[in-house]
Amino acid sequence: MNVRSQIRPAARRAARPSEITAAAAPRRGRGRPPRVGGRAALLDAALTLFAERGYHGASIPDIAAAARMAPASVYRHVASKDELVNLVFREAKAALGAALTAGVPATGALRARFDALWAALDRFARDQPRAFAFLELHHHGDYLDTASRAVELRVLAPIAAVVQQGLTTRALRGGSAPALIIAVWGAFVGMIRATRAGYVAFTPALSREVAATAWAAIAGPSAPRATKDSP
Amino acid sequence: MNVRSQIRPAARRAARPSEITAAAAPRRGRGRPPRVGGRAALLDAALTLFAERGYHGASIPDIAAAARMAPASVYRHVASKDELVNLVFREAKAALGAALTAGVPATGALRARFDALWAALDRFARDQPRAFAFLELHHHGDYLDTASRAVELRVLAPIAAVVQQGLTTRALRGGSAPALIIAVWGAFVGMIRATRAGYVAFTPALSREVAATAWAAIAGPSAPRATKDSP
Amino acid sequence: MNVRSQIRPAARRAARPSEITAAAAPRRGRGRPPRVGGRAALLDAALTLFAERGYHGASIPDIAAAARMAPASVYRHVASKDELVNLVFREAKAALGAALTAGVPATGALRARFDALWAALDRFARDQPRAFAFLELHHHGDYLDTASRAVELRVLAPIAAVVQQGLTTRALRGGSAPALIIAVWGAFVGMIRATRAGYVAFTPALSREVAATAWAAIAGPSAPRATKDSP
Amino acid sequence: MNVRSQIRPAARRAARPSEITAAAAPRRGRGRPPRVGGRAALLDAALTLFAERGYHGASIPDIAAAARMAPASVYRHVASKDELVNLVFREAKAALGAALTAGVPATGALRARFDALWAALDRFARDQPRAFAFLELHHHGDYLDTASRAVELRVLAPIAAVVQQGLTTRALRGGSAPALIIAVWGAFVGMIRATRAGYVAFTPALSREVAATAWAAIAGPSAPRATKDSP
DNA sequence: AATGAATGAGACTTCATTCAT
DNA sequence: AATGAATGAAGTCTCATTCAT
Repeated sequence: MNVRSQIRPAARRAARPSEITAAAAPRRGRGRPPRVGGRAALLDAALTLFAERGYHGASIPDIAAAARMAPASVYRHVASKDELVNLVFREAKAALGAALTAGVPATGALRARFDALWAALDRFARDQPRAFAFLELHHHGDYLDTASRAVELRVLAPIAAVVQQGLTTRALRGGSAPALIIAVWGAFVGMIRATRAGYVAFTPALSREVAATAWAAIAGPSAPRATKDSP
Repeated sequence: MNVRSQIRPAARRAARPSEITAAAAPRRGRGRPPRVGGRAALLDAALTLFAERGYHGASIPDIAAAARMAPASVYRHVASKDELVNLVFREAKAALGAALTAGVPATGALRARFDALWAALDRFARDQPRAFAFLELHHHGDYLDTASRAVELRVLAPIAAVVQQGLTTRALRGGSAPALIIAVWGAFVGMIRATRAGYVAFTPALSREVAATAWAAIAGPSAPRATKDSP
Repeated sequence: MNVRSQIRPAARRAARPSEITAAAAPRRGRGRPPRVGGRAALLDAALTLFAERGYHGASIPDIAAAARMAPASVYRHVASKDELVNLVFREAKAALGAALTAGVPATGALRARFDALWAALDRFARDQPRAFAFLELHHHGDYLDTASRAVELRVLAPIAAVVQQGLTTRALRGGSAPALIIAVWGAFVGMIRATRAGYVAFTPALSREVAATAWAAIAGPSAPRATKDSP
Repeated sequence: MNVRSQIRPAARRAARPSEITAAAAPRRGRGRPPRVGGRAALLDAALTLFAERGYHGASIPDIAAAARMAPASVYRHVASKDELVNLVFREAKAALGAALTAGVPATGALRARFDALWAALDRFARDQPRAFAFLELHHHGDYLDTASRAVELRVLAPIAAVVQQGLTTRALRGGSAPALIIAVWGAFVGMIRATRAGYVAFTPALSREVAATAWAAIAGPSAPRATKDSP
């Protein structure tokens, strides 16, 4: 049985408005943004389907249908399917990067910066779940061009910065920076995947608890155990 | 999955263990397993290509070529591409499950069990990187049938058991079990992904360091900071 | 038939009458209908090949070639090969039904109606030999869907009506209606098959003679033996 | 959806013993003949499936399964699928020919010979319905070789002989022999097809009635209306 | 700007057939 | 005599893409 075709009817359902571009606009709770057409709809549909089924699993006809346009019209906006993924990839990466940059102060107390970092990640994963899922699923792939791959490392930069501060000020446990970064990023991604798989609900409480473990993972022995409910 | 496959001769054939499970017994470095023919070669090739390119990205002709057989010959071993992924999936899951079960003592000191757990994971990721990558990439997917999905949770069971012991004996920090499990599993997966992406080398040293962060993530304030080189 | 085809754009297209039905209006000898493109050409080619080789014997590439289009283009007009046969089947049935309905008066003298019926059949078999052959070859078949099968009986209706009139007015020999219908329809089909097999030529004279036997088969003893050339 | 594959499971059911060859043996009511293997089973299975689905619709694997042998084993008995149909065709034709020859006296009263002819046909259609259906469906076809086609006309010979006698003795109505043959053969085939389609039940009563129409179709005006119940 | 029509390439799958056992 | 294994050819169907409108 063809997996793709079986789920196609659902894919033909109404096009959801662009999550990525929508996020850039002023927040409106989290309701459906106003109907967008053309390019924005295309990118949004592509984001959704690529995130759900992967590059090879999402066909241009599917994406076009989700974007409420004819397959041929896709090529008014992009030159090829490859270009489309790369476009979506870069938009998603940029959105994540922006969210982190905007949400995390460049200076300040270590713990405060860590908390801000986690909050920014949390907010992004909540507001743009498809973008997050997409990035996670497509972090490699032959179809990603050089330009796209270049953006890759920039996401971890804010985390790396915080970790670096901690290591420099000896506020964190020893060990190499990569190990610490891995622990934080891994915990976050693990949480999102677990919620997406349905093992746990993505509640603020869960996020707070996982944040605590992540902090514990990197904080030094002497680091004050500052939690939200401790004075 | 195809209904027809239930009654097809090929589909009926008992599941002989492929090189995935076989690999657990007589260690042979880490190179490509010895050239095997027929079904084993097919499952091995499928494992490789599915892990590298995903379900939709790996075509039957590709897989057949990798298994050194004609595309039509694939259907002497499996009834459909769907059945093939599910077969590979189940074998990989079983191999991981076996590795964890065999490597982690059911009782004993908490820290010892944690270390054994990490070591088992580490060994599996080293010995069967393709199986690990495959499982990580295919943990969802419409093509996975009910039987395959059922195995899903059993992998986290050993981790959950260790965490549970720690919570019961109050040797771990408070918080819900899911958060702790996420921290450990997330750190491990994050490490593998980082190494696969080429950000860091998958050295024993790195693994030891990440293990330390993972332990720190879940260990309680009172938990003795027992490292391998501390008495 | 494929479930999906119900929602496919191609499947939705209204059934435009192909050259089968069109042929009934402006007679053009009996040669191949004028070269038409697109859907009409497809249905026509399908009619020809299905009639000649049967459903399984006529491949989509064959049909596409006969319709002067690429195999892939077939699927712009129909959702599947199944849908194609059913379309052709329904068109052919409709054409035959129309020919009979149009050619046979609903009332009037029994013999006149019988003659009109035979003439209508004769004309149809001459003008649309492929449609007749197709219907005869495909009167059963798993690929025919419910809608197609429903039309089945309507073809015999005009014959049944004439027979019924004769039985009611006691103008025909006794016996059950089915037996009489079988005799008439069987004689006609037998004639067409014999001519198609090359045993005899399909001349007007033959048709007249077979019509006479058919009439004799059902006419009562008292029925005036009215032939065309008897006063 | 593949038509063939959908009905395949049924085809794999137990092989029914050869109808054709069985008929040659002494009648045993009409129960299942003793289990036959090898070549007989093959020919019988082929007869069944070819009759049900046509040449292109019946695959060698299907036929082999119905004959309870491996597909490769088919080639122990026949050189190719083509040879298989031709073999089955010739057997069926021979069986029909034998039934007619044996059942119809070479001389005697016209009406008696006609009745015997009809009775022989009736018996054959009842005892070997698959053979009859096969012959009817495969009277043409590229796969039939010259030898097979040659047998074709011999079936109509007995009918032709009876008709000829009638024409010579002026016991039948005028008209060309072909027209009369067509009327008789057409009525019989029409009856069988109608019963196979489920429009009427193939009862002895129906057969008697259709025989009466067939006789009426060819009998001359002066021909005594000799029915079974008339003195 | 948008799209209906068209299609070469290629996907999954089955088939008829061969061959070594 | 029988068959498991293997496969080139072919079949149905989808896709990414072009082009005229």
